[in-house]
Amino acid sequence: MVSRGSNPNFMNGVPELLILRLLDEREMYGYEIVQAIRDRSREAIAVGEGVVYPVLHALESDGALKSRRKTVQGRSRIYYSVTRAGSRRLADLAADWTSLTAAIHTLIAGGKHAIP
Amino acid sequence: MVSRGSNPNFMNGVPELLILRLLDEREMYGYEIVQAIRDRSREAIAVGEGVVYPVLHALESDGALKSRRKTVQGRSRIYYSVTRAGSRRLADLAADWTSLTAAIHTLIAGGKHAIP
DNA sequence: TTGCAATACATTGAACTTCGAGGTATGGTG
DNA sequence: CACCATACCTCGAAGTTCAATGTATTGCAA
Repeated sequence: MVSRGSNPNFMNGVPELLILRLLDEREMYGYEIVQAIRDRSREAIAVGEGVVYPVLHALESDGALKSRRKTVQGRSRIYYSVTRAGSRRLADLAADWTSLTAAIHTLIAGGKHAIP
Repeated sequence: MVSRGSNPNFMNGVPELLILRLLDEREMYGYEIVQAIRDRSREAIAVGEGVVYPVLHALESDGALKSRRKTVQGRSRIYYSVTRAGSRRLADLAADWTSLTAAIHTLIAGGKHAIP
């Protein structure tokens, strides 16, 4: 529900951000996304399938993603790609993420009266 | 429960990190922490009292914080400070936070095959 | 050819945080 | 004397994420 609180329910929705970012680059299917996140983050991040699939479904029903079935080497895959609405969503999430982490970094790193 | 999963339940525990960081600088009381976070982050982050107090209690019962009552200008305050165990916890959380955000940044910013 | 690992989809219940609203009580100010 | 700021606290609801599990197919190895 995109959460409309003071904070965007804090750091939640990171998987959503990562997924949108990957799909913004090229179309991918669920299982591929799970591994792409693990691989590209050198194992630092690992979102399970139990996280990825529900997010994909939610994003699609929100109109941020569109999907198409495709059979490759006898394997049926569902490829997802970002819609225009999804691009906006990605931009928003990325901006939120950037400012939030900046604020947190200031708080963590900044001695005495941070924020000059 | 500190969550012992693959990821540290992802981005959860940011309030805990911020609180430990503030208390590592000097002893503070709950109400003060709430405002310190708001002020130092230029309103970007706002953890309510409903978040701060339970975290303080949990950290204390985990032995990461110790408290002492103090009455200042007729007002009863509970000042918290970091124990040795709390310092270790802070160091761990900060390290986790740093590597996680670094990984996410790489994923977000990195084009094609991130991680050279 | 039988069995097991990897691929590929999906759902479920539990656990945890966080949020927001509320509740109590005291001190200073208009 | 009322009201706001201070200062503590708890509760229920909401939302994510996790781990486990389930199905089915492909390819490889024993």
